[in-house]
This record gives sequence, C-alpha cells and structure tokens, in this order.
Amino acid sequence: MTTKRKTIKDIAKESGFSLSTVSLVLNNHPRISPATRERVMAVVKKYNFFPNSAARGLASKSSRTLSVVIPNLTRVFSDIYLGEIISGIYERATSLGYKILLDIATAQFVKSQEYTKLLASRRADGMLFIASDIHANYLEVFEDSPFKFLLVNHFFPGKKLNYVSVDYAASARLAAEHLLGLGHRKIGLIAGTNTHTGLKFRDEFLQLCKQWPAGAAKAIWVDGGEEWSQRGGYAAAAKLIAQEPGLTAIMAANDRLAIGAMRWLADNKRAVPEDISVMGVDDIQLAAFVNPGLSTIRHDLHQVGIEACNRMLQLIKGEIEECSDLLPTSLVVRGSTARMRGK
Amino acid sequence: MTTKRKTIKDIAKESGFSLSTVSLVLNNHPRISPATRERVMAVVKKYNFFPNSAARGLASKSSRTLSVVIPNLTRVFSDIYLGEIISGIYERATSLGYKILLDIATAQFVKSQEYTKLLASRRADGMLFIASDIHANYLEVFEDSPFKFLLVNHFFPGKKLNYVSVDYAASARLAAEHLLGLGHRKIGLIAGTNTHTGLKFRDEFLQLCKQWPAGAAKAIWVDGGEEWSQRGGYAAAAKLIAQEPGLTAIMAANDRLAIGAMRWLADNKRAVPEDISVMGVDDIQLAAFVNPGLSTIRHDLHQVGIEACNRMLQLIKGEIEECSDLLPTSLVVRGSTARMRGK
DNA sequence: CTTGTTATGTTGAGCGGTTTACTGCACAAT
DNA sequence: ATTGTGCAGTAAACCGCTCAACATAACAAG
Repeated sequence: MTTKRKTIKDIAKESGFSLSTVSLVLNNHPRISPATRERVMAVVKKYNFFPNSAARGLASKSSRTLSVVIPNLTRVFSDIYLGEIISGIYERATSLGYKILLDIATAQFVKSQEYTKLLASRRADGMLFIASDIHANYLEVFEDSPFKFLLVNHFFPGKKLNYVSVDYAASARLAAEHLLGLGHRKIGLIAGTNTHTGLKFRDEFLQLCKQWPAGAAKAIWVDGGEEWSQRGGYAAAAKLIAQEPGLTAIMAANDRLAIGAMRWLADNKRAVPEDISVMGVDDIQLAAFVNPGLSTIRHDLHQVGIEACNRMLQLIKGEIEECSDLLPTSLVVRGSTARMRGK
Repeated sequence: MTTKRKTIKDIAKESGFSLSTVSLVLNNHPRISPATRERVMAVVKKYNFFPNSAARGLASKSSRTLSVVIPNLTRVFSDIYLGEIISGIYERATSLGYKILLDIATAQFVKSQEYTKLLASRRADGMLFIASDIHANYLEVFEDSPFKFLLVNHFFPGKKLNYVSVDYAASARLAAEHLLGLGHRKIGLIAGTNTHTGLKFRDEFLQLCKQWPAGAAKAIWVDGGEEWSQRGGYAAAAKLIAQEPGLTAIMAANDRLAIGAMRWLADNKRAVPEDISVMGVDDIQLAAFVNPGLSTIRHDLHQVGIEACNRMLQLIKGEIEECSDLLPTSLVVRGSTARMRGK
C-alpha cells in the first residue's frame, strides 16, 4: 500500500516552521524571507510535495479551473475551427495557472443542466461556451446570473450574454466589397443558418449587395447545411447554379463550404476564377493549398480563444462586469476571385 | 453583490434535518427514508443547491475527475483519430459521474512535470494518456507508482505501464494475410515510425511477408512522416514506386496515408486496384467514400476510449492492479484491393 | 418482560489547506 | 527612555462536506 500522503503539516514539522509559513511559501507570499523560503522548499522538493487542490479550492474559494463546452458534432474534433479556439484557450489558461475542464454539449449535458451544476458546485470558476447554435435558449439562465459565463465566437441577439467573437458583420462587409468591387453583380451565397453569427453574416452580406452604390447586385442564397462541410458546399453550389446559371461569384460562409463549391464547379466544367469567382471565410490552412488558392476572410480563431480567456479572467476577478468584444477580420485575396469578365 | 451561497448547513436548517442527513440524501444513501429524502430534496430544489465539489473532494478524497492528455500536434483537433477516442472517453466518464480535465502534452507540460503535479495534487484521480510517442520516456515515473496511469492506444515495450490499445500486431497479420492471400509478392509499406504501435505494425507486417508459407514476398518500406497525413502518403507512394516500380500492392499504416498514396497513383496513371492494390488502417469515414473504396483494417477507437475509461475506473477502485488490454481488429474489404493480375 | 433486530437519524471528528489578526523584535527617530 | 515602523512568522478560525460510530424507536421473538 501507498505510504501516507504528505500534507502541508508534515512539511511544516520537518522544516521546523509553522503550518501557515509553509502555506505562504507555497503561495509565493512576499512576507516570507528568502532564507525561510529556501529551507521550506528543500523539504517540499525532497518529498515532491504538491498541495491538495481540493483543500486549496475549499479554503480559497476558487477552483482555478475553467469549463470549456464544445458542440456535440459527431466529427467535432475533426473541426479545425474548434481546434484553433481550444488551443488558444488552453495556451492562455495554462499560462494563467488555470486548468481546463472539458464538456460536450450533448442532449444529456443540457438536460441534466450540467452547465449550471458545474458552476454552482464550483467545479469551475467560469464557463467558456463554444457550443452555441440558435437553439441554445437554455443559456438564458446566465443572464444577470452571478456565474461567469462567456460565449466564444458567438452571440445571442437580444440576450445579455457575454461574448468574444470575430466580427461577422465586418467580414460580410469585407467580402461583399471585394466581390462587388470586382464588378460582380450576380452573386450566390452559401449561408450557415444554424448560428446567429451565420445569420448575421448572411443578412449583412445580402444587404450590402442590395445597397451597393455603384449598382445593386442580384444576390441569391441557399443553406449550406448544419455542418458547414465540404459536402454541404458541393450540394449548395449545385443548387445555386441550377437556380441562377448566370452567377459570376459564389460566396460561402466558410472555407470548407467554399472548397466544396469549387469542387462542384470543377466537376461541372466551370473555371475558377475565369467563369466564376469563389470566396470563403476563416482562412483555414487548406485554403492556401487548393487550386486556385481560395480568397477568403481571415478569422484568427486562436486569438479568439486567447481573448476569451483573458476576458473570462477579468470577469472572474471582477475587473469587468460584462463583455461583448468583436475582433477584427481581414481580407485575404488569392486566386479564386477575379474581376468579372467583360461580356 | 451575490447573496451568500447556500451550503448543506442551510439546507439542513431549513428542512429540519441534520447536516449529515442532507449529505446522505445528496449521495443517495439507502439509509434515508423516502419521506425524508423528499422533504430534503424539496429544499434542495428550491434553492437549486449543488454541493461544493471542493469540499466534497476534500472529505471524500476523490476528485471524480480524470485527466486526459492529448498530443501537441498543431492540427490535433483536426485528427479524427483523437476525436473518436476522446468522445469514447467522454461518453463513458460522464456516465460514471466523472469529469474530464484536458491537457495538451506541450513542451511546457512535460518540463513542468504537470503530469505528476496533476495526480499528486489530486486534481485528477487518474490519467489517460493519448499523447505518447516513442520519446515520452519521462512517463517511466509511473512505473510502480501509486498514481493511476493508463496509456490509450499505445504501449511502451519494456516498461511497466498500463495500456488499452488496439492490437496492432493482429492488424498487421490481417493486412498481410489479405494482401498475400490475393497473390501479391511485391509489397510496399508506408510505415509510421514515431510510435511504438507503428513500429510494431511495421515489424510484424514485414516479418509475415518474409515468412509467408505460400512463398515469401518482397516487402520494402518507407517512412510516412510524423503526421501520418495524406500529404505524407502522397510523398511516400512516390518514393516507393521510384524505389521499386514493380510493386503490386501498397500497405499504409493508416487510412490517411493510404488515401494520399491513392491520390499519387491517380496522378501518375496507375489504376487502383487493377495495377496496384492499396490498403489502409483505421477505417475512417472517408475510407468508404474515396473511389475506389479503401480496403482497411477497422480500428474501433471510440471503443478504445470507452474501454480505457472502464479500466481506469477499475484501477482507481483497486479492482485491478494493472492493465494491458489489446482490442481486436477486423478486416474491411472494399474496392482498393484485388487479386494480383496474372501476368 | 427482556433481549434482539431492523430501520432511520444524528453527532462529531476529520479532510488539508488559506488567511486575518496578532506577536515579537530590531532598528530608527524623537 | 519612549514611541513608531516595518519585517518575519504564527495561531487559530474557518472553508463545506463525508462517514464511522453512536442513539433511538419500533416491533418481533423468546
């Protein structure tokens, strides 16, 4: 059997100091002299002692843990989008001394109100929620609640929920201006409609097409499907072209949809960008490697993760009360978009 | 400011029972009569009370948390392989009432000995380590240690470390038998060499080719690269064919490598399976959708996650002392492999 | 009537830390 | 000599829950 686990008391006894001195040493409290610190640390090292985190959490009323909730997509982990955000969160959380408690927003997770339980039981000091779609109304329990809650790369119009997100309206503007500026006047949009950010993007984009000073564009749109996948983009492109064969540009709500659309176009003998321009959103790695390179709007999701973490810590520390950050995006022009052919 | 957080004591006072009765109710202890349980629960519900998990953990000496460590690949979350395992772990852990603490095996993680700290500080009751490659020697601290540690889909030859893994030797056998049985005698292997499981697979496969009763096969191999990626497979196929143009079959250590190889073959006018058979390992979704469908060895990684979780709990409960499970695999024949053409 | 047994609650001693207020003490200023 | 001012360390009151040991009552059996 294991020998009894050491406690702070054992360290105190062996080093000849009081229990509280050891505690202060372990917390790097300036009150303690270097000499004392050293003697205590020698014993700590000797036993490879680490203070019990439950005891610590109980006494200090902080778990030093952040809950991260991701969507319940089957292929969720194969989603580069999430990976970027999570790695940003992990990186920042770790450097701040916080751990990450992972949850997946399954039906069970929602039904058992795990999202409340986690915070009420103080298992986590705050929750970073990446999993939201337009149906996550249960999240409204966090409006005006004492719990620290933050939506990551999402928002709920009309609800007072904190968020840090890329500015989808700005992205829509950049994209529209790029395509319209190239002279396109018949544009097909492959939209994502199961998130509020996706809807925002769609509405903003269509709006701009309608109001373009140099002449309104005809813009039609179809749904790219729940998964925002390459396959969805493939099917959507087919639908768009069937509906309006004269399209000169296709805008997709993300790069995967766009790449799927490009594939359909290639399979159907339409040259990109000669016959038709294609554009995506996100700037995933693959965007640079398809042929032609995909023009897109760059979304720095890693940065979103980092920022979300920063904000969450400010919320926890009480430095801020609420948060609604929109991070800037930028246009990346590659080969898939070109000036409309003069006819 | 927030009103004071309720504690078990408040619930006891208001429900008229003792503190411990409330505790027993919350833990579903059979000692308590239904009537009492009901009256206590009424108060619990009324305040939406959840017991403080730090206090619970301190008193019960269990964190009800499992540490899961994943590799520090840039595109780690885009790896379907991991996703399957993690979702298996999450599913099972959750149903057993355990939470998942996520860590990424960064240089910092290793350097700061976070893997020890996590367990020593009792932040987690056990560690499921998915992140191992052949260089993770630091893990030997877990040999004969009191800490509950388990490698997931990996093992270290010569080290006493618990593991639950797919049986890579068996997979190699199934694959070799399939290809050799189809008459192939010049086989190229695209191997993964940065994991012990990959090496095991390679050695076993080559061995079998050499010793095939119906006549030894000539088998050559190249490294598929650190990432086991499509791109790596593409390059590896080129190398193999350059080295031995007469190959009639290519075996890849995973499906992504195989699909990359198929792509190279297509780009270089070799028909699969007419000119050359191609085979992978894992049976990822995509394997069924490429053209021709990829013959492969099915690895149920979701199940590996579930099993790993089961075993970990047995380790924690002391029901078992150690664990070295190999899960069975199976052959999946699709269109990419065929009997060798009679010449 | 006594003793045993079962069912249901309660008491209280921890679990292993954090943190506030307090104690000395050395040294400088008055 | 008196008072003030830091500095370094300590005592002790929690933090909120678990669980083994004990208490009590009701009822059956001898």
